[in-house]
Amino acid sequence: MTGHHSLKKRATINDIARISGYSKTAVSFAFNDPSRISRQACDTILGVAETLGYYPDPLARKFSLQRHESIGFLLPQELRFSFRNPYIMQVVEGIGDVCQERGNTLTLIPPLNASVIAAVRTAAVDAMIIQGMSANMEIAESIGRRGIPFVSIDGIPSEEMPSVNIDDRQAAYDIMHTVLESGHREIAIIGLSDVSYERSATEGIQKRRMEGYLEALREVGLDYGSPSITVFKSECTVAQGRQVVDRILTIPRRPTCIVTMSDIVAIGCMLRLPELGLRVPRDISVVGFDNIDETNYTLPGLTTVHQPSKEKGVLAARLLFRMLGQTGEDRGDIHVRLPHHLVIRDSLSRV
Amino acid sequence: MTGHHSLKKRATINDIARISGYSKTAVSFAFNDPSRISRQACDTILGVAETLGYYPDPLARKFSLQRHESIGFLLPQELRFSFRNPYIMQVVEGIGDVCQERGNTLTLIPPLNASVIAAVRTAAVDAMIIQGMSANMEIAESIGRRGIPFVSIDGIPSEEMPSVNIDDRQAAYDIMHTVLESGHREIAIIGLSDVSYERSATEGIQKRRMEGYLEALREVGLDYGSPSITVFKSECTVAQGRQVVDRILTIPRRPTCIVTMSDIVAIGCMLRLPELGLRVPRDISVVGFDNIDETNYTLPGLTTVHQPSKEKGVLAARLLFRMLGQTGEDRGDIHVRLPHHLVIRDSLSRV
DNA sequence: CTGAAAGCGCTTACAG
DNA sequence: CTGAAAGCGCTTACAG
Repeated sequence: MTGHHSLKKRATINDIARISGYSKTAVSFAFNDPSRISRQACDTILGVAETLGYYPDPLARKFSLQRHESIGFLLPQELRFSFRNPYIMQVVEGIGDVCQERGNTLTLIPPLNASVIAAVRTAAVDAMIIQGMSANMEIAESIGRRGIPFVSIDGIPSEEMPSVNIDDRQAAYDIMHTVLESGHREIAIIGLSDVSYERSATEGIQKRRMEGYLEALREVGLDYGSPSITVFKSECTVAQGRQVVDRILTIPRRPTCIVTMSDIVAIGCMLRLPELGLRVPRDISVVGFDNIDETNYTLPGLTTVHQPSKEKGVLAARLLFRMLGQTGEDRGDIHVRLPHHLVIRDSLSRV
Repeated sequence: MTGHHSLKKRATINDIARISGYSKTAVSFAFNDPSRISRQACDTILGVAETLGYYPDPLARKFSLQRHESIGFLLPQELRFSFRNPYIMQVVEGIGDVCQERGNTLTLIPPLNASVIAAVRTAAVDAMIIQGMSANMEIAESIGRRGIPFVSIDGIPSEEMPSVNIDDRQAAYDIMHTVLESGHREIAIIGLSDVSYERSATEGIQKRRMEGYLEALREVGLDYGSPSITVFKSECTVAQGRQVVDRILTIPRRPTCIVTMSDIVAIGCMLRLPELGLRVPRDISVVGFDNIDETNYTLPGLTTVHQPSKEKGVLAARLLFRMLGQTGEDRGDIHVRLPHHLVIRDSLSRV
């Protein structure tokens, strides 16, 4: 037992075959499809393997199978941010569970220094799940060029791109409707900015949510042009959520409610506001999106939209494995839409 | 461009060789060691490769090299907890950076359903870094049996186990000394409990930190036997940090200071205390350990011990690559000790 | 039920 | 500088 190389070689399939007296074929079957050999052969082989501590070399197996037995998850943000976003982590957990039950591995692919394309081309995976903003055309194309299947979560559903989403437009409508119903008319909306990719601002969930907000706003005669409605952007981090508060407070008419597209950003706001002497919800209300666990830990609890994050991962992964198993064009339904609901806590007050 | 299989085959080294008119050997050299072929050969080959979109199949390459080009990081907690621990994530970031600069991949290995051993035996990695509690003998042995090198972070330095640590005993002494110097004599200490493995409680950083605390306590005539000193355990999660507060408040003598071994737990405490009507630091002080970014976001800021988390990852990875490059017994220094320092904010008050 | 043999796509001594 | 060839350890049609 030492941290350094011990140079004893591992046993190979040849060793097991020789010692057990059976062929390599039989040894392979013993591990992968025991029904194809006799009970006795299997027992003997597995016994020998056991004593020699043998198990098939995964690298050789993958090479032979021409399969990585791994699926990739293209993260929307750098690792350190993605890791700190519980919503994303829930999605990861869901994907991970399915991968594990399928004997696959989950490879996280961060958008490394602007060369997502390179990552996509070379990642050791058989298929990919793309999260959010990253689901743009350029990425989709380069995965397509590689010839592996993929599914998008929070992307732009389209003919060619299988997807898992909630009804973002409706969800945004629901929360904005509740905010307005509580009497708020001076509102700051904080959208998600995205440093990695470009088109996302005018497509995808951002756009759909903005539409949902607008629909609710119009019902009370407001609009993005109204002087009481201002729109900001923030990266999806607590730190940026804090900073955006400072920007919000520079505008002439102080909003009575901050509507965010992410709990993480909302939490940033709730941490910053009291430092500036504003109490939530007495002086200002805040609402979030996602319903991550942490929304229970804020004081007051955060009113938000619940979405089934882990479930999104699970369904995306299942969809992907279904595609991986398919031979040709018999694709089933390639779009999944999950339900959402509002979670009312105390960060939103009547006004 | 479609989410489904396109069945066009990738070009192989044979295609490039045939089309360029050079041998497979030459093609391989063009990618891996251009100095071994002529300028002209290299240009031609790379040109052909470019037009065919060829790059060496990583799976075949790894198989041929008998190397995964990946190093494993054995996490101390389940994925969802590890991901939410910024200290761990900093370590991951450090390891990741070094891996990337070495053209390697980082594989995170969670302690899946108690079968760490199985994970360790089969993980597709060339070497491993073990974090914290997981660095026990059983694990070390099974990695050793596999014959790959490893390094422990926050483990138990020993002859056989290369390690990266801070001086945990001294760090614990330092913070406890400061607490006592501020006049506190009624103290709750919260150690790290660990569901995954057994021996950790009496070994490793836990033990060393307890020793450091004790040394400081003794200087003012206190001891773990003293009625004013109580010791609790908490898993390293915000949720558990919150819960431990409730347990602390059941004891007859209410502590004036809570000394934790992790900022995450300290933050849990700071979130729970005001809910029970106790203000920090007026009614009760809290100190942490690690100095994660989030300690700046608590109100008041958290007094804690800074440790160079990312640096730990960087150095552990470098050490590992050095071992990987070594032939035999010429190991250099296999133990690294990094500096720590106190960070004084406002969560600790005079009493 | 069993086994000989081809094949997966690279790398790399070795000989020229 | 160049190339023919062995080898990495599996899987799996195929023939018996």
